[in-house]
Amino acid sequence: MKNYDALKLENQICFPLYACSREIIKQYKPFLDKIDLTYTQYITMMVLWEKKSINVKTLGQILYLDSGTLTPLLKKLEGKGYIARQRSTSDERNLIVTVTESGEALKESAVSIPAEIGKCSNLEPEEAVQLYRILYKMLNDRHLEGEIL
Amino acid sequence: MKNYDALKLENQICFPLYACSREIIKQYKPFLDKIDLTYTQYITMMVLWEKKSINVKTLGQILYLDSGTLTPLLKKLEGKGYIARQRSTSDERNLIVTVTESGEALKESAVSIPAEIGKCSNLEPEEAVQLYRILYKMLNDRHLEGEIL
DNA sequence: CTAAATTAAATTGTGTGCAATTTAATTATA
DNA sequence: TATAATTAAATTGCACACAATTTAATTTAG
Repeated sequence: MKNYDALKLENQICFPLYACSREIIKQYKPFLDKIDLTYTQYITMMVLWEKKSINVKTLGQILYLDSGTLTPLLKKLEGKGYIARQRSTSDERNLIVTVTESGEALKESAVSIPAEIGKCSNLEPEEAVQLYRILYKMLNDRHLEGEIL
Repeated sequence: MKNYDALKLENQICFPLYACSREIIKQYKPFLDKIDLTYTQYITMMVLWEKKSINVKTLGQILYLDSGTLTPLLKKLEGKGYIARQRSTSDERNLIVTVTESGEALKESAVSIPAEIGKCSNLEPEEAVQLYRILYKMLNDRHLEGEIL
């Protein structure tokens, strides 16, 4: 009788990653609803609050998202007035995204969210550190694949 | 000058979880394409290979998915011939999902996938163990919320 | 210098994910 | 026991994700 244990859900590492990611994003929802952002829009604004100005390609590299996801999302954020979209004059292939004043003001409403979410977590500080380190190790492994380095 | 560091992407724990989950699911794609399954269909089949028969509600509790996601997905798996869907005779509110012979045969084509994916990971065994433990701790915390226990 | 190759966004189409509502079946209660 | 409450799926509507293709701008090569 062949052994199929490798196919059991409980033996997967990807499944809890996938489930956990979605469960935590759900925890954000009540807080993000108050400022009318989805989770993906929220992390997009995070990058913009930090960078002020960025093109779609670079934004996509940071968020691990492509234009198929970002183009409609950025149009929505533009519709809400939080960002502006304009083509680069030096290279019109590039779309430059910038934060508006209204988008900058939104940061004030968002600043308390990380602490609120932190309260919901029962992870020990060292567990959070371990988790963070391991996740970025996996992400970087994938980033570097096929590169010269 | 107020401190907004908590809003930096690099200070989030949810973001690498979200990004990592999607990146690893992408690694599955070439293998899952060969057996014509999406990742969500794949983990659904995993549960069915183990349980043989299950109703939608229980399946949803295991996978952290609701009927809004599962109903169309299960119809697709039924269309591919891997599962059968039928109402319970004892309680017609319940839909019972069972694996077909074809679905059982698919397990043979899938059994090598976990090892193939494992090859792509550069995690040390103890890191994988830590990651697994922390993720399930977070998942269980959420599962138990608001329960008597 | 110009055609080919490359690049960046946008578009298209499919498949989730999930909140909210609806439908149908069952259970609890007045 | 008729009705109200509850439960399980299905449905609806919106927002991602992402592969594949298209469009337009820029670079590269011959």
